[in-house]
Amino acid sequence: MELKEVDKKFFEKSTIQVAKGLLGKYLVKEIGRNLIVGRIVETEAYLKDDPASHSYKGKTRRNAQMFNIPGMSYVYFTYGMYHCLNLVTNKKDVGEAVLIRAVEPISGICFMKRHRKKKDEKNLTNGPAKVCQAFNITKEDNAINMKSKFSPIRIMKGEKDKFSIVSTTRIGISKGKEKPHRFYIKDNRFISKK
DNA sequence: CCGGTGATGCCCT
DNA sequence: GGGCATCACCGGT
Repeated sequence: MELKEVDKKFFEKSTIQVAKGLLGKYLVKEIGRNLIVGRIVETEAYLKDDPASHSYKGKTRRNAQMFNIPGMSYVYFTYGMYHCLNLVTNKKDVGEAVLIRAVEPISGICFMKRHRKKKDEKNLTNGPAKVCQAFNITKEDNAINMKSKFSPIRIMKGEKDKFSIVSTTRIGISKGKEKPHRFYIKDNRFISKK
């Protein structure tokens, strides 16, 4: 399959638009000569003035990247053992991002299995921390400009594919629960659990 | 299949 | 010291 760069302004739209736009795109990590690739099937939008967002109370050391330019990575550490990957959206200093919640394994599946310590393909990347384990994404990958051609992690597009998008409330949060800011590809088997 | 629960470390107040 | 944008495992059904 041929993968191409996404448009220059891809991340500079409203966060909801980007969250939907990321569905069907490809998360690519380059490790030496190998490409680890997953098709994005589930995302969540985190907006400013959203009590569920890390940026809600303003900039801190932890969330600083959320206020960086669109297309930056914001990787945070949580529950003492997991990482989650976000992509900064909208404009610099706004404080919005999209969480990558699930991807469909495409390539580098042995790598993913090794890093997840799991053999079951269905369970490899159907959750935000699972995606990071499978792709070996850690704090080291915080503050990476995904738009740079030299970035080891990038978002790319493939051939056109058609699918329906479902919007629901978000998962695993206590505040801001009512907002329908979770998006996924209908009927895809790699969606994270309800 | 389902729900409940413990793990585990760091940031922020 | 509280609270996590989670996950694996366990036991019941």
